[in-house]
Amino acid sequence: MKVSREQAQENRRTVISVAGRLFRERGFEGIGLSDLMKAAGLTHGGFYKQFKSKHDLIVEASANALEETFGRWSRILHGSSAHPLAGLIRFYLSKGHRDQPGEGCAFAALAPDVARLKNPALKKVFEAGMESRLALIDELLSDTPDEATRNQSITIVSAMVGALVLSRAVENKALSQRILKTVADDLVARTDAIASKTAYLQ
Amino acid sequence: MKVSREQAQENRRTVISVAGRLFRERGFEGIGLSDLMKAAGLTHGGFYKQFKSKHDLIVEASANALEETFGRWSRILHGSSAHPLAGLIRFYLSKGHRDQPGEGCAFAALAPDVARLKNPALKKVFEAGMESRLALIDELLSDTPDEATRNQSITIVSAMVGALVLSRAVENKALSQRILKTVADDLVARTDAIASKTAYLQ
DNA sequence: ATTATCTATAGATCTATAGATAATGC
DNA sequence: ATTATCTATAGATCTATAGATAATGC
Repeated sequence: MKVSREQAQENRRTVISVAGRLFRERGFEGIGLSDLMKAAGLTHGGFYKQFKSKHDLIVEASANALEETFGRWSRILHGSSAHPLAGLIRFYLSKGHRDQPGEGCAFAALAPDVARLKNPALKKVFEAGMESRLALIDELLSDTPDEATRNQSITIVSAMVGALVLSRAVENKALSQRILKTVADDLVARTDAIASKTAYLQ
Repeated sequence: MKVSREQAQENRRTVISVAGRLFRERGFEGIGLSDLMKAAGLTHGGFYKQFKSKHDLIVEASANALEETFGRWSRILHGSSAHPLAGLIRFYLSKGHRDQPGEGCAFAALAPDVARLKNPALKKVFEAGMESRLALIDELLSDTPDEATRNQSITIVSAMVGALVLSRAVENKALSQRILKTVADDLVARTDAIASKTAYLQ
C-alpha cells in the first residue's frame, strides 16, 4: 500500500493536475474529492495525507493551472512569429480553446467561482496570474512600458476573457463563433495599429 | 397552511427572485433548495409543487434575472442622457456593480456555470439575453445597424463582461478598480468616436 | 519504525418524494 | 373537494477522520 517518497510526490502532482482539469470543467463545487481521487487513480481516504483540505487543493490546483497556461502564453509570445500578439489572440479565441475549458484559461473557466469563495489566498493566486500576463503583454507592446501600455494590456486581456466566457454560454454555434472572431479581429487590428508605431516588427 | 391562488403565485415569484439573487451570489451549486426556500420564507417541501426540479428553477431564475437587468440597460440607454452608452458603460463597470453580483449581470456572475451545465434550454435563455442586449446597443450605435454595427456591440459587451469578471477575481482593490476604469475609459472613448460620426448626438 | 494509501464510517447536506394539514374556492 | 404548504424521511453524496495495511527506508 505504501509507495516510495518519489511516487508519493508524483501522486500528489497527478492529483493537482487532475484537479486543475476537473475544476475548470465542472467548477470547484462540481466535483467531489471521491471522484477526483478516483480520476487520479487513488482512493479518497488518501487525500488528507497530501492536502490539508479541499480549499487547500483548490488553491494549489489553480496556481498550477495558471502557471501551465502562462507557459503557453509565454511560448507563443516569445516564439518566432512575425506578430506574436495576434498569435496569442487567435489561439485564445479559438474553437479549440472554447471547447476545452479543462485545459484552458482558468480565468475564463473559474473567475466567478473564485469571486464567490471570498478566499484572499485564492484571489491572490489569480491576481498573480493576471499581473504576470499583463507584464508579458506590456513587453510586447512597448520597449519602454508605461501606464498607457499597461492600460492597453488590461483592455486586451479583458476583451479576450469576456469573449471566451460569452462564447461558451450561448447555444447557437454561429453566434458563439462570431463572438470569438469579432473580438479577435478587433484586438488584432488594435495591436497592429500599436505595432506599426513600435520597433518590434523592425 | 394552504394560501390563496394569488398568494401562491406571489410565493412562486418570490422564490424565483430570491433564487436569482442567491444563484448569482453563490453559483447554481452553491445554494441548496432548503436554504433557498428558507430565504424565500417557505419550507423546502413546498418547492416541488411550484417547480419540476432545481434545474427548472435555474432556468426560470436566470431568465428572470436577465430580464430584470435588461430593463436596467434599457432604462439607461433610453434615458435622457447626452451619452447614454457611456452611462451604461460607467454603470456596468462601477464598484457598486462589482460588489453586488446578486443584483447584477447574470453573464458576469454565471456564464461559466451555464457553460458547465450543458443544458441547451439554459444556454438558449442566456443567448436570448445576449441577443437582446446586442440589439439594444446596435440601435444606439447607428440609425441603420448593419453587420459592422453588430460587431461593435459584440466588442463592447465582451469587454464589459470580461472586465467585471476579472475585477471580481483579484484581491488587490487598486488593480480591481483599475481594470474597471481602464476598460470603461477605453470603451467610452471608442463609442465617442462612433457617436461623433452618427446623428444621435445631433 | 515510519508512512502512503487503503477501507470504513461519521455527520452534514443535497435533491426529491410521501403523506399530513389546514385554508381556499367551488 | 381541492391544493399550497408543512413535517418527515429516503437515498445519494459531500468533506473529513479513524484505524488497518503493507511497503519503504533507516
